[in-house]
Amino acid sequence: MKIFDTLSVAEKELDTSDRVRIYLCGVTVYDDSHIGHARTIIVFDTLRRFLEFQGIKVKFIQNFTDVDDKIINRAVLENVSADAISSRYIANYFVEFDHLNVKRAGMYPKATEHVDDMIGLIKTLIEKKFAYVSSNGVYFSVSKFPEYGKLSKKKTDELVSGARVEVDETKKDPLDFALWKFANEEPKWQSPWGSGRPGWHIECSAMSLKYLGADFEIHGGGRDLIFPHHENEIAQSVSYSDKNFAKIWMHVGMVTINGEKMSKSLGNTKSVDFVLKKWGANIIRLFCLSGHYSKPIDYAEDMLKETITKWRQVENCYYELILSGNEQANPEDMKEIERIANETKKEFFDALNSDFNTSLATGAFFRLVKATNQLAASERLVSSITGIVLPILEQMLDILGLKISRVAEEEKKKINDLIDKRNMFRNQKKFQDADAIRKEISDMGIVLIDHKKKVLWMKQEKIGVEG
RNA sequence: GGUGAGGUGGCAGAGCGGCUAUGCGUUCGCCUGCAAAGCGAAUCUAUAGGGGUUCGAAUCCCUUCCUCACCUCCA
Repeated sequence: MKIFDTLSVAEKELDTSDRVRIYLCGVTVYDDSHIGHARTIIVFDTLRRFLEFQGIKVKFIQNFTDVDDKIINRAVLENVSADAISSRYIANYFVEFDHLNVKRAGMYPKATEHVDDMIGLIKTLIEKKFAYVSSNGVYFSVSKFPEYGKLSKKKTDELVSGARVEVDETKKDPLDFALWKFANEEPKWQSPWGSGRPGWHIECSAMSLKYLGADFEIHGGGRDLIFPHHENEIAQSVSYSDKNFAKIWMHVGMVTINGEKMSKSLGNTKSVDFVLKKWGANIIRLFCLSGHYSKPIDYAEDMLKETITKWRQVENCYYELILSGNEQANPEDMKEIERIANETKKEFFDALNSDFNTSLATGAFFRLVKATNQLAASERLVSSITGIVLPILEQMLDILGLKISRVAEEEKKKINDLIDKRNMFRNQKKFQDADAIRKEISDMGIVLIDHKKKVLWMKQEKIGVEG
């Protein structure tokens, strides 16, 4: 498959011959995760599912940044330890992202548990004269790394004149960034240069090199991490190992809110907890995959509502399939649906193989749904057609990480009994009684589908915004 | 100011030299005891403006205008 690489500004073939090693920059655990985090993580989760579906081995690592000034500030504010803050938000993370149906990464390394690795890295960087000790900490000397700026396409002289760089007289060059910051308050660690805390960028270098080695396949994150985070990671890692760091840099576009950047200061962030309660996992996932991953996506209520409509069609399709009868299929229908199923499946995979175009892929998915619903609408959906469509539909659902609401066996029995009862009333033209039963069924989250010859039902996911 | 990505029908969103996806929306139908869900038909022939290149451009080149992001922490 091809993936657009930010560094070479071109699509590159992903090497899947052995295994695919992916390092995704995770969250800093100082506050609730929001829809922006969710998008990036859902994109990578879906990528991982897609690769694994094809039998490709994926080693997927996603870190937690659990040492950071923002965590410490929050801890001070709440008068608890930094560890209490990070533990809380890590716990929340797993609850929320499990709900989003995000598969657990192979590993979630924490910065605090890899300080020794970082110190080792810094040591080598000092030995190789890429880093130096100042009175405030250890700094990476950007001028020693001529390729600095190659990822973010920035020129070092322009960066200096930009004058937005950190002011610190103890640095040799304003562009130099901290590998280690001296500190006397907790949390702090001992180092050969004095007690303190690691810089942000060094943690990802240390953990990715430790678990994935140099020259791994994909390094990912949000677009906003390109500079300075990923630029600095490259500088450190390449200087340290003399090897290429990552083969492909894959960056996910930002989520905006009604066209505006989402930010704490604007007060327009949407937490994962909030959007889960409002829309549910399926809608959020479909929304996050609705456009190309590299482009920005706008969180607008109308768009999300549209997604509900589409999801209802998928639910309908699924239940029509599994509840289809054993009548004889029309051979022409069989031929036609087989054609469409194979065609949409091919489109689905081709789209994902082409720079992970989920927009096109979901389009193919919905076309298969539509074709199935067409057959169902004209009473021509029978079990032999299910045999063709359902396996493909389930593959797509699985790759997209979507989950149809199911019902327990005893509930099915109850539903069927109620349907029989309603049919009896309907035959007797006791429509009020029939409608009362329909209401009872609907209260169970079940919607009846009245076909000419039979009555089917579907379980509808309860979506918060619909009350 | 620098860098990058873009500007496509009412909206979302593909296509990236010829065959003008797809979805949502809207309207009217079908189905139904009535609904719901679903389906059908109609609607919409779009490619920021101006120049080029070409037999032919949304797609390539130049130019103008506009939008967004990053350039400080950020997924």
